[in-house]
Amino acid sequence: MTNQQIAAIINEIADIMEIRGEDYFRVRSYRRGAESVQNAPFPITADTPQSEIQKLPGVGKSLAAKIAEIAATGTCKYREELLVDFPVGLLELLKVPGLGPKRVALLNRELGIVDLAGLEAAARAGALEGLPGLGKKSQQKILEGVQMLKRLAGRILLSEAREIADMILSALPDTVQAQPAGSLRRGKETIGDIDILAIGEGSAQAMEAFCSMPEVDEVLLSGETKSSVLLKSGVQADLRVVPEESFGAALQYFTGSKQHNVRLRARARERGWTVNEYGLFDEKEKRLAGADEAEIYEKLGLQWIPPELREDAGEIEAAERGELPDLLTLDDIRGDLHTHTDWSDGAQSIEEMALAARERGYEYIAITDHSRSLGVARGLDPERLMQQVEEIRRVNKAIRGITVLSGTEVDILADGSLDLPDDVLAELDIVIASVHSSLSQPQEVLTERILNAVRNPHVDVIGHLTGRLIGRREPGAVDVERVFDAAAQTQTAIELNAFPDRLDIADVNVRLAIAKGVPIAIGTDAHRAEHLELIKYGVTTARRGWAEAQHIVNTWPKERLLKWLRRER
DNA sequence: GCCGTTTTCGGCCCGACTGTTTTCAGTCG
Repeated sequence: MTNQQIAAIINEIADIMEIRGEDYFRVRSYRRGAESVQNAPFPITADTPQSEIQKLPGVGKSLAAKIAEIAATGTCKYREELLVDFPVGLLELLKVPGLGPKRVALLNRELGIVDLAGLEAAARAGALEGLPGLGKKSQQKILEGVQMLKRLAGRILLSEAREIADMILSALPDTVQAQPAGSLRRGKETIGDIDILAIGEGSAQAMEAFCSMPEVDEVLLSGETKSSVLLKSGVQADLRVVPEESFGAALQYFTGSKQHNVRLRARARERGWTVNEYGLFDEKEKRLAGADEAEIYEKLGLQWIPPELREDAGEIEAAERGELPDLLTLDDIRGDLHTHTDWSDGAQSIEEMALAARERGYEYIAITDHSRSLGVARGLDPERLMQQVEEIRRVNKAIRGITVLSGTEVDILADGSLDLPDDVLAELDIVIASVHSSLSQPQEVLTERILNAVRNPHVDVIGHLTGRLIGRREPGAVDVERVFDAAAQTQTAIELNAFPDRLDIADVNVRLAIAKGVPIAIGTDAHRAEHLELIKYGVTTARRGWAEAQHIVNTWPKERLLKWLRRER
C-alpha cells in the first residue's frame, strides 16, 4: 500500500463522517492526517512503528493506530463500523459540483437517494426543487454536474492510465516485449481502457501473469491471443499477443485513432492493397510490411506519424508532403515556470524545489507562490513576497548549477484587477496571472478580466486559462480566440498547465495558440518536488497540439528566456 | 482528533460566492 492509498482511505473516512454529521473539527483532523501521510518523507508499511507514524504533523495516538492498521490490513475497524448502514454510493455524490456533505445527507434522508443514478432520476423528476435550500437553479446545476461525471464515467486521467500501464508491463515476464497502444499511446487527456500489445516467447505465461495480477478484480475473458480484465480501479485492460511479423501493424492498428486508420486503409486501397492488424498486403496478398510500424507508413508514401498526431486532423496530408512538425520532446525542456513552495500552499522549501529542479537537469526554475487573496493557500502579501525575493537571492548564492527565478501566481480578481500592485510585480522575474474565483462569470466578463491581465505590462504568463478540472469542473466560458489574439500582440505567454487533471490549455488550443503566434509556457503547478515530473504530461499535450520546441518558452536557454521576460512593453 | 510555556480544556482558517433566504446555509477553494 502506498502512502497515497492510505491517505485516500483516511479521506474516505472523513467523507463518511461528514455526511453522517460528525463533529467538523474531528473531520478536519482526519483530513490533516491524510495530508501528512501523503507528504510523509518515508513510505508507511506494516512494519513502520506506530511511534514513527505519530511523529507526522497532525497525527496523534488515535490516528497513528488507524494508519498502522490500514497499512497492515488495507482498512480499519473504525471505517468498517462507519460503513455499516452507510450507502457507499453517497460518496460519489460528493463529486457532483454544488453537493457537499450536508446536501448529500439531506437528499438521502428526504428522498432516499443512495447513488448517482438515483440523484439523476430525482433531479429529472423535479423532486429536488422545494427541499430546504434547494430551488430550480440548484436542481439544474446538479443535473449538469451529474452529466459531467457520467461523461467521464469509466474514463481515467492520462496520468493514472500511464501508471496502470507501467504496473502491467512490470507484471509481465521478461521474455515478452510489450507496449501500450490505443488512446494511451496517443496521449489523450482521458483514457477509456488500456490496451497492451506483446510479442515474444511464452505468451501463455504472459496471459497467465496478466490475469493473476493482484489488481485484477475480474477476468472478463482469457484466450491464447487476447485477455481482458477488469481492474479494481474499475478500468478495463486488454492484453493482446501478436506474432512478431505483425507487431508493427498491430501497434498501428490498435493505436488508432479510428478516423486516422480509416484514412490509412483508404490510402492502401487506392493502391490496390489492404492494411489490417496483421500487416500491409498487396493485391496478391504478399506481405509488404508488418513487423515495423514505420515501414507501413513508409510503404504508403508517408512519413512516420507520431502517435500523438493520429487524429485525422491534417497529419496525413502533412506526412505526405514531408512537413510534419518536429515535435517537442521532454529533453527540450530547460526549466519549470510554475511551482509552489511552503511559503504558500506547497510542501517544500525554495531550496528543496531548486535542488530537485537541478536534479532533473534544468537550467532554471520559477517560484510562483500564490498571492494574498487566495487565503486558503496562505497567499503572500507584498511584504512576505519581498521577503521571499530576498530568500531566493540567498538560495541563488548558495546553490550552483540552477537559477531560481522569483515570481508569483497573482490572482486575477473578480473585478479584473490583480491581487498585487504593479510596483510589486515589477520587482519579480516572472509573473503568472491566474483566475481562481468567480469562474462561472458570463463569457464577456470573464474574458475581459483575463484580457486586462494580458495587457498588464508586468504579466508574463496567463495561468490555467479555462480553470477546468477534468471530470470535476467544466472550463470557464473564456473567449479563447480573443485572449490569444491579445496575447499574440503583447507576446504574453499562455500556460499549458501540466497537472494531469488540468492540462489547461487543452491540445486543440495549443494548436490554435501556435497558429496565432502566441508563446506557450509549460508549467507543472508543482506543490512538491516530485510533481516536477508531471511536466511529461504537459509535453505530451503540447505534442498533441503540434508544438515544436521553438513554440515553448521554457525550452529556451536562460538568456533568451530572460530577454523575453525583460522586453519593453 | 490534535495540540499546548495560554497544558488536561478549549480552540482549531475563513472569505467569497451562490442561491436561497428576507438574514442565511452550504459549498468551494
